[in-house]
Amino acid sequence: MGNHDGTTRVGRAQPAHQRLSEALRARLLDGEFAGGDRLPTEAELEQEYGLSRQTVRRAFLDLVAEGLVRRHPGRGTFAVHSGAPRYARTVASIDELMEWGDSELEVDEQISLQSDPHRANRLALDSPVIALLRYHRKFGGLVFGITEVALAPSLGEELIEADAVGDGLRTVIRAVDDCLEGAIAGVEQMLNAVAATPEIAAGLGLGVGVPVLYAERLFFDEEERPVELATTYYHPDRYAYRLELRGRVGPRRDRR
Amino acid sequence: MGNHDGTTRVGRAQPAHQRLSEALRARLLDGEFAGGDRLPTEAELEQEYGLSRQTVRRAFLDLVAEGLVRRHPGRGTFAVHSGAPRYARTVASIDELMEWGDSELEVDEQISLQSDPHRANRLALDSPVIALLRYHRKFGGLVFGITEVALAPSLGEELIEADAVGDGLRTVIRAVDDCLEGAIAGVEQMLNAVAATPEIAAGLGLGVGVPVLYAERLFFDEEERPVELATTYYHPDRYAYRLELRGRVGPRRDRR
DNA sequence: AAGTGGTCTAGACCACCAT
DNA sequence: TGGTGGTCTAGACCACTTC
Repeated sequence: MGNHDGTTRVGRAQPAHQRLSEALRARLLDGEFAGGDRLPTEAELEQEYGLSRQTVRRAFLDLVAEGLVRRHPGRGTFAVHSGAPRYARTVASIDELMEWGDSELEVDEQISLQSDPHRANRLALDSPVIALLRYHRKFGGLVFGITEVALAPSLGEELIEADAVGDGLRTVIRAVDDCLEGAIAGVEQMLNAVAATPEIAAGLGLGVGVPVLYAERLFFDEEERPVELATTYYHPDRYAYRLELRGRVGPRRDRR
Repeated sequence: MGNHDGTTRVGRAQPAHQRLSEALRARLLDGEFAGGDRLPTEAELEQEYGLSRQTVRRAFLDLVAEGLVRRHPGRGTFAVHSGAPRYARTVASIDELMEWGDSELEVDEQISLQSDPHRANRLALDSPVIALLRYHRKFGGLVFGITEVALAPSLGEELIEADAVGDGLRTVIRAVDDCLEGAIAGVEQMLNAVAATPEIAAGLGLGVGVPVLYAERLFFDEEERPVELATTYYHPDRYAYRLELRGRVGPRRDRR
């Protein structure tokens, strides 16, 4: 008989399973179930939130995928006690990539149009012109990364008009995501070690030729079109790329 | 009335939704739906596989999470045309980390017990003794990475007894996973750039002091206990760490 | 209007675990 | 034995896209 809440809800903001998983996520992050405690059972949540069992289960699916809880048949659902006092930087999802909590961003060179055939090609543009932005990122007053962001010229102009790019910004991709209304659907990242060029060395306060962590990120929209290309050089003593993977996402291989 | 297939199935190998998602995954990787083609609809798959709609949807959930397909209300389900001819190395899941397709592993130093307080501490061991293994990895005859793996001594002995560690091995963590019966449930990875020590330089065929990509991986079991600590140095010209993220796993941030 | 995926409910059977 | 999560079905309503 479908939706049981009676009302036809003009603008149902979110699905119920999503509201529930967010509610539980909030309770988890508040520490209500720290230390690996047991969460309410499905039956209890059905009662508490007035939902069907499948909807409750759907909410748990998300939390399991995020690695926030673990479920054991016959025993219950348990909070994953987040190993350390929550790692300095964990980049396990696109949303986290877009946040970059407590660092400061300072623009070195505002968006301008440049001819850059290589980057234009990476962005699948017809012309060799791209919009380029340069900035560095500080933590505790020390520069730990310098970044160049390449965008399609049209998108660059939109960002300028929206006055979206300034020192208050957290991440460019976040501004792009807002501008495109949440269209960012994927990233390809590449990390490697390179020797600091004189320019990079100066920017990071390092010696020329010193090892530097290099990251290249290509963001895609929902239609698999490249949207933004960001290249960053990180100070190896002030930053390390961290990634946490939980659960087995992917082809569940055969157990022999 | 529950399972509709009549038979009580002594050892149901896998859930139906999992069998279906694997079948579809196989068809996708075979290229049956290359180029962003449309996949069969839910109704068609219900017919074809004799399943209920929810079960078909459950199978699609996994494929969406893996980024293999994308679904559009009112339009259908479409294969994600994997950007390039499938990247050399994409490490987006624990299972992929355990595979490491087409490279050769050659053991430099078989498992032996060592006193190493620091690594023992990382593995949450009581004594400072660990089991240590060293190997390098080749691709096309060229060494691109050298690795040290630290394990609890008991686990190291199990691996030796099982004769699991040899040049035919693909990954150590895979052997450990088999040994523990699929208990590996998480990884924390850290990547950085370091200068090659004489030892590393010799192993990789590089000059001393040259930038090298360094990766540290700590694997956890289902109870959040550290199981294996692997440290690898990669030849920067022969390997780059690649990571592909699809979809938005994680707290769906508020749209303003 | 017909078809698509998105959501939700109600009810069932099962394997597992604690008691 | 009763409770837990895991699986599956049947049927419903909805918003969206395409024709």
